[in-house]
Amino acid sequence: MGAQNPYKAAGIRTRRATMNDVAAQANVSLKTVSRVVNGDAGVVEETRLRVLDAIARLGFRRNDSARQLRTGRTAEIGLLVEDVADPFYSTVTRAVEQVAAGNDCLLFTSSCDDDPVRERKLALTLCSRRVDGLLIVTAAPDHAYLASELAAGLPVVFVDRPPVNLDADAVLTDNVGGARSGIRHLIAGGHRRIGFLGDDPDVFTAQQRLLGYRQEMAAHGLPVDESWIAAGEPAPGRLRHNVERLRVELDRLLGGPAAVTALFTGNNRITTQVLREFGRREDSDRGTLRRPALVGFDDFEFADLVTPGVTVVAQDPAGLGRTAATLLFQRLAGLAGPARQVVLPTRLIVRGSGEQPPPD
Amino acid sequence: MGAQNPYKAAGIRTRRATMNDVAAQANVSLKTVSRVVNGDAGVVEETRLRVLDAIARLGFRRNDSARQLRTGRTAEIGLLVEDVADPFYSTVTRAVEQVAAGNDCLLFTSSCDDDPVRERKLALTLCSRRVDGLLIVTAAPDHAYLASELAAGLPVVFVDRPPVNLDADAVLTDNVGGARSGIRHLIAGGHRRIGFLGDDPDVFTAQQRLLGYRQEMAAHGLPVDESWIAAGEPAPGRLRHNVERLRVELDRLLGGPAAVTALFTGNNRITTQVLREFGRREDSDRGTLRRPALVGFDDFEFADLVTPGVTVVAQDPAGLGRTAATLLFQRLAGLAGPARQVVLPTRLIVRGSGEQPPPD
DNA sequence: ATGAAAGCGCTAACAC
DNA sequence: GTGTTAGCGCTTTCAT
Repeated sequence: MGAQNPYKAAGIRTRRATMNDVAAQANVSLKTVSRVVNGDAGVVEETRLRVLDAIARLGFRRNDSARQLRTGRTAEIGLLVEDVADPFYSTVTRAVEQVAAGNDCLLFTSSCDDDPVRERKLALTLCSRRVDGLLIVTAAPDHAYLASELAAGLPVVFVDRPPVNLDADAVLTDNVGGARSGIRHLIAGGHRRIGFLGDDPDVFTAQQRLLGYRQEMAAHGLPVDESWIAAGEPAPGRLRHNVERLRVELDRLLGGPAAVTALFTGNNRITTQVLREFGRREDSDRGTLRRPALVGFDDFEFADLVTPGVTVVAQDPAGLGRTAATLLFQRLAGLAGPARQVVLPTRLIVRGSGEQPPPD
Repeated sequence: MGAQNPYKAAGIRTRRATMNDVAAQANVSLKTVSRVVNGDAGVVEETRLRVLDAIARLGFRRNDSARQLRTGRTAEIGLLVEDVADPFYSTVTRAVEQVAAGNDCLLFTSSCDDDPVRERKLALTLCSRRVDGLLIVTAAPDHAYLASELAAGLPVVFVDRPPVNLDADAVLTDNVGGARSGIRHLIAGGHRRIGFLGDDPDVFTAQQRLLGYRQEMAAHGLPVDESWIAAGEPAPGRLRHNVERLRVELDRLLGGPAAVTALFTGNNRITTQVLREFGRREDSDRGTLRRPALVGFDDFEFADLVTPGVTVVAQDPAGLGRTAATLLFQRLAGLAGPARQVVLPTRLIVRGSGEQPPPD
């Protein structure tokens, strides 16, 4: 508890003790220090204690940059997502973290905001850092730039969205099947006019979910009016980011004589924004508004807390992260062979909003 | 698009090109390659192009481990939180990420699950990695083990909870003031019997919020019956993690002749769990249950989507992360002087649940 | 404008 | 059980 300022001025970064310093202090060789630090066998207890004492006295801490340079392995992996603050991605991140920790690996995380340029820059920076592996929820339209890294032996696993122009592992959700199960549920409930509120098809998952919608409608011989589909536009026009735009589309789908009786929302952010809109309308309409049936893709923490509960096609973000990270470490452990594609199933969770029957 | 397997078998990690290889290929010296790679001035365009060409041909990528060893800086910082999957921490993380990115720094993130042993191990591992700085949401009861790192010049900033036995920067929320504002609001609404559902005082923030509750009650001359306080027990008994226990406490506070008319919940997980319990009871009681007034500490995404909306004392998790990270980079930029403590204000957000009047 | 030499702190390989 | 030597791939310093 000295009265010293704890924070040094610029550049006054004290030189840290090295193994050499410890060796001198303990009167042993550098190599013996290395053995003690790494817990290698073959050091007699007395020597070990002397070294440990010197380490404590000098405040020595092994410099992993040097170790990494020598061994070629960093015991670090990187994870790129769209936005860690999004519950979907934070859950993926947490699962990846856990697998990484189980393999004594540290994790770099970065949010790319669906910006391909940023994604590429970050991925390559991580390559320069010589991470042992890379996990990517990609927004880029092309991944050929990673080919040389893959060829150099870097395992890369794509999460939630597959790679383009690159032969690499991917762990995905069954987006088509999931969307179909949601639409099937609405059709079984008597709905024929079902609206789709999703993101632009630039986003792989959005495109797949829209495909599932079309497939299931077709499978039941139901025509689809293109006006029932609101898929937003790229980047700033994405419905999940653009509340104004979503409001306009919702008005369009629910208003007029061609109004839909049910809504399928393509991701958790659109679902919650739609709920917010419903709430707002009911406040002003004083209960005259009849909510359409609603099924959302992706579960969310409060889906059971609102009234009615929100029926969803649940994904398994933790499973996505866990599976992808596990595959990555299998690759690191030597698993050879062609790129794998793992597809995780979805699960329909019935809570009330999707069971609202059509009017009349 | 060769038919080659993209994933090599164990150990067949191709040797990567070094600056030396590039130098040979381009017929220049190692140093010139270094200049080109780092964008240093003083390389004639023609040479530069030759080097760039060699880099592309060899698939060279600078090895940052070597660079870090030489320069002593990693351009990496570490962040330790309780759980990235928790919206509060994922928001903190996102803010830190943004500041880090703005300073061309990568970010290590790790969840410690409020386990002091894990926290210490991770912090020291990050020190071995020679991160340029450390941000910690701590669960440890003592931080003296970081003293030597701080002394060696490593900037450490504590987030949300202050350090113990260590003189280091901290960025905190005004927990006492925030709790007081919430209690004051309930008192102004006519409540006298106000319950407190929080976590055990091992958690700094929980302890401070309980203190705020007591202070505000006292300031109004209101007696506090200790049976109104449910503060759980350490670790596995924490109300935010133990639904059973929370249910029992809630029954106790709301039942009997001494029932409270209002509830103050100490964090977002307790608040949402209480809402879930309310929902469950209303389902079985068929509307005979009268909800107590409710004010929660910490805002959450769906606080406005449930009915009634949840009145909260909002913290600013993004501000916490941003402020802490910014301070860290100021330290890195040479800001000297004594440890600072920054306290961020809270904001009461009125939404309905807290304005329910007491019965009769 | 370019290059040569030294060395960051560690581990690998091989003595003794 | 312990030590010696070499070198990982860069940047720094100083020549030319």
